[in-house]
Amino acid sequence: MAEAIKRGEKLSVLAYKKIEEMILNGELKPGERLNEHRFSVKYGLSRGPVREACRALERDGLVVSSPGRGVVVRQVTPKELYEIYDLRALLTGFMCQLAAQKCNEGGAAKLKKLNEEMKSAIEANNSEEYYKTNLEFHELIAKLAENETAHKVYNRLVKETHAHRFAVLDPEITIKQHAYIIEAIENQDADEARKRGEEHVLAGKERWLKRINEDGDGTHS
Amino acid sequence: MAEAIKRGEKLSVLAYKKIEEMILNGELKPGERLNEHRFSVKYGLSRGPVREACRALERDGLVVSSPGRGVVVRQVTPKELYEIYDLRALLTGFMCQLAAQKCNEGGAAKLKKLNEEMKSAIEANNSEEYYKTNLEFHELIAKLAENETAHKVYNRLVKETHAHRFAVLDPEITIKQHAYIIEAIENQDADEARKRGEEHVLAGKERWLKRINEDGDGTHS
DNA sequence: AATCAGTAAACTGTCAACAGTTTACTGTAG
DNA sequence: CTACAGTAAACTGTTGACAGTTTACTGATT
Repeated sequence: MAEAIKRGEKLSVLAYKKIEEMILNGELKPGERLNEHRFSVKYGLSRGPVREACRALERDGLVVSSPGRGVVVRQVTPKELYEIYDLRALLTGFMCQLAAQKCNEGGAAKLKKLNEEMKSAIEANNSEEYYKTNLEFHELIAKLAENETAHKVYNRLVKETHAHRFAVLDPEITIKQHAYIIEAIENQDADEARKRGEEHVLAGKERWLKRINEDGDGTHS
Repeated sequence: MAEAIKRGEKLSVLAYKKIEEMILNGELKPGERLNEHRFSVKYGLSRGPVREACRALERDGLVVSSPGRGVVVRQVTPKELYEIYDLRALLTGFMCQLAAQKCNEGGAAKLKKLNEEMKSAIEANNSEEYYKTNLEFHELIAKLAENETAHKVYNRLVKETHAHRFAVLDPEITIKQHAYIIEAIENQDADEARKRGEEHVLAGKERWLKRINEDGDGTHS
């Protein structure tokens, strides 16, 4: 019994979304092959739109393909992760700078609220909520920055690595660093906001580096 | 008589390259529609691979599509150009910083050589050569930076805007700014290299802003 | 002259079929 | 036991056909 994809949008778009979802929720693991024939049978559509979706996924860095061998969920190497961390730091800093230049009291208040929610989530041992609210925090900064291109580039980098569980959480440090960032934004100190935004992500990178030096491994399930 | 695409690589990849080339060399203009039926007849392949190529081009930001209406070469708005300028400045600065941290005397010498060649090209009134060597200069910085992810993101941004002739050339300033950048890289002064790299691109942005304020137009043929 | 309705052609999105390639398995030889 | 060759099934890349949508054109009405 095929799980028919609900029609309405172009099938190639729906296929993209479904495959993306499968990658982001771990159903498809890095290194794992996507069988377009089986996917099309399972979801009740022809292979054409599946192939189109795969081309898009490939350009977005979520999968890798070789002629004759279909597509495989992309495995991001430690070197790539290292590079992506630096770029995320750069972009986060940039967006914090812009947010400091552009945002009003309402924006800073919302950031504070999210950071408080993260604190509450940790105190309640709810790491799912903590993680989700952390994403919202960074999403809000990107919104306040009002540079849609930067936002897109940033999101793409985040998505490229999402299938890999490489983040080393340290809520205490994170919440504190968020508060420093908020302070700089509130004070409309763009240079300081940029610096603190970069440092925040680079701190995460250092934690990761420390962990791989202990584990000899770039990922964590 | 179809201009058959030479086979060997996947047809979808060849179609991507052909369409990309047509966009970058101005044969396909921003706002212009790509007719997949006509393209397939002209180049002697079926529509399937053309469609796959279009999905890839779309994800790369070179074209835009709407259901039922095929793909149109993307028109980049002045706001987008503004944003992209800022991101290019950010990435250029970052790569200059890395280059200053990583490169040896050979690298700086090559940059000097390219800057001299640009100077010669201008003196000989050869703007084609000047433009080409300028691209090589920036390409070399990206290479010396050794962050492939940054390089890719940068190239993508450059390509997204390439169909638009928005750059306002000022060779005298450019060559001087390149020399400042080279100096900082040679001195392995990463912070200064980053600052000078950013300023160099932001100077180009200012020239463009000045021009659109005079023309009320974001592009230039 | 401008607008609307109808019609046909062209185009786009999808499907199923075909041919070549890759994978998986089995049997044989060293 | 390992390596190689052969075979068949499954899969990938491409093609052409079909159906629905969009575009372009014509004629009628205001």
